[in-house]
Amino acid sequence: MRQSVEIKKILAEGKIGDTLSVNGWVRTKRASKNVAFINLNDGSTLHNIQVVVDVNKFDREILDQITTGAAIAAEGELVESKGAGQNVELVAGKIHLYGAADPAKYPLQPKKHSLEFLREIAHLRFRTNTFGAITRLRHAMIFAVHKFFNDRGFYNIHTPIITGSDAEGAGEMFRVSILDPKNPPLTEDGKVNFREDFFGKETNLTVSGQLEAELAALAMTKVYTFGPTFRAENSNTKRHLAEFWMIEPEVAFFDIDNNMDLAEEMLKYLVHYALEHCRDDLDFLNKRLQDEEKNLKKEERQMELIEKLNFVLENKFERITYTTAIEVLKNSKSNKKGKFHYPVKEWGMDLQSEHERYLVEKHYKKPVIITDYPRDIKAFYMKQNDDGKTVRGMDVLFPQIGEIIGGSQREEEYDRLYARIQEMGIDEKTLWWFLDTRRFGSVPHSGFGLGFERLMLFVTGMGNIRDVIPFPRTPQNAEF
RNA sequence: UCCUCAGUAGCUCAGUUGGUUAGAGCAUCUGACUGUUAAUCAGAGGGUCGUUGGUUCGAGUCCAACCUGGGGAGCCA
Repeated sequence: MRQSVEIKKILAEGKIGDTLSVNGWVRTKRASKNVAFINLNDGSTLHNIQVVVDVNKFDREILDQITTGAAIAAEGELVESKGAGQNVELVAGKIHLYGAADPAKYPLQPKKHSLEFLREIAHLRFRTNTFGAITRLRHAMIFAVHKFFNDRGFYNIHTPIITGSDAEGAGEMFRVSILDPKNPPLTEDGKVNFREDFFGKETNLTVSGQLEAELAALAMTKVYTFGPTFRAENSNTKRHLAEFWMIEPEVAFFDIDNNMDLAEEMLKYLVHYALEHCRDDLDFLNKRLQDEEKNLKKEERQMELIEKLNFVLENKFERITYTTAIEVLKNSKSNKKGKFHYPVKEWGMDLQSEHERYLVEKHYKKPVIITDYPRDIKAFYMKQNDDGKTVRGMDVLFPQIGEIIGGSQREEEYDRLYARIQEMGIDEKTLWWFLDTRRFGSVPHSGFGLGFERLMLFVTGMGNIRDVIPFPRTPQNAEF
C-alpha cells in the first residue's frame, strides 16, 4: 500500500514544497475546461484537502470516474492555495483510483440530507461531515472515560455479557439459548428444560454490570465497567436503544455524597475534554444546530451547543431530595394550573419525565441531582435510610435528555438486604454470591450507571439516540 | 405497547372544493466555461403517487386495513 499522510496532519503541519501522497474519499469535484478541484476526506478531520488537477495531464477516463464517493490516492506538491477557503492545496502529479462510486447509484450527494434518510444508509453515513464529527467525538469520549478513571486509580472490570442472573430488575432481557426453538426439550411438567441448554440453566444478555462490579469493588476498592448492555423493552423513543453502552463505577468506602461528587466531577471532566480536544467538530455541530434552529420561533430555540456545554462546566449541579422535589412541583404554577398530564398530589408517586423536565429546565435551570427516593419505587439493592421510608438513590437529570445517570449507595447490611429481597419476592438463591459479600467484610459502598449514548446526545447536541451510535438496535430494527 | 403526524422522481418537497398529459430545487447525463469552494450557465432523461381493498363516471386527493418512518407517552440509562 502506498505511503500516505493523514489529511489532519497535512493541514496542521504540512510545509509548502513538500511532496506527499494522500488517500481518501472524494466529497466533491468541480471541473472546468483546464482545471479540476477535488475535495478529499479521510476521516482524520472534519476538513478536506483540496487536490488541484490539470485536466490536460490525466486520462479523461480516470478523471470521469473521480466522482463523489470514489476512493483515490493523490500524489503531488503541497502549495499555497490561490483560492480562498484553504491555506494549502495539493497539486496532483499522480492519481490512483482505488474504487469508483457510480454517481447514478451512490446515495450521498454534496448537499444536506435528512438524518432519517442517513439512518437508512448507516453503512455510508460515516462519510458525511455530521457523522464523521460524531464518530470522532464518540471515540474521544470513550478514551476520556478510561483516562478519567485510570488517572484516579480505578480498575476497569469486564463483567459478563451472558448472565444467569435475572434478578437485576433493570428490565426485560434477551434470552441466550442454543436449544432448537421449534422443538425444545421439555421437562415433565411441559416447560422448556434449560438443563439441556448450553450453560445448563436459563441465560440472558446482561442488563447491567452493577452486581458483578460490586463484587470487584469489595476487594479492589475503586472499579468501573464500560460495556454493552441489552434491554428487550419495547421502547420507541429518541433516547432508548435495545443495545447501548454503559459506564458503571462502583466504589467501596463511599457514601451517597461521595457518589454525587464523583458523578458531577466525571460529567464535567468529559464535557471539558470534548471542548478541549474536539473543537472543530463541536463548532461544526454547533453551526449545524444553529441552522436548524433558524426555522424555529424564538421562544422555542435552545441554548447553543457550546454555550450549553460551558454552562454545565460553570454551574454546580443542584442537589435536592425527592421530598423537596415533590414540594417544589406541588407548589409550581404548572401543577396548580393543571398543566401537568400527571398532577403532583402526594409524596410517594414516581416522577414523570414532564416533572423532571420542569425541575431542570424551568425551576433550577441547571443539572439537578435528586436523592432519597421512596423505597417502594426503587431497586432492592439501594441503601435504606433510617426513616424506614426512603433509600439513598440518586438520579442526575440533564436538560432535554432527562435521566443521564442513575445510581445509589448500596445496602451493605446483610439483614436489611435479605429482608428487602424477601419483600420484593426475588429468589434469593440466584443471588447467593451477592449476599455473600454482605456476610464477609461488608463496607459502605456506592456506584452509578451512566448511559454512554445519553452523554453523547448531550455532548453532540443531537436529538435522536440512533444518531450517536454507529449501528443502532431498536425494536424491529437490527440492520447492518 | 398506546396516542399523533407523515409516506409523490435518487434526495428535499409542492400538488386547490376529487377532473383529463403529476411539478420544482438539488442530484444524474450531455454541452459550455482559465482557480472552483454544495462552482456557474444551457439542454435532456427520470414517477406502479408506501401496499391492498373500497367509494365514484373519474382517486395522488375521500374511506378502511396493513407496512414504514418521525414526534409524544410509558419503561429506563
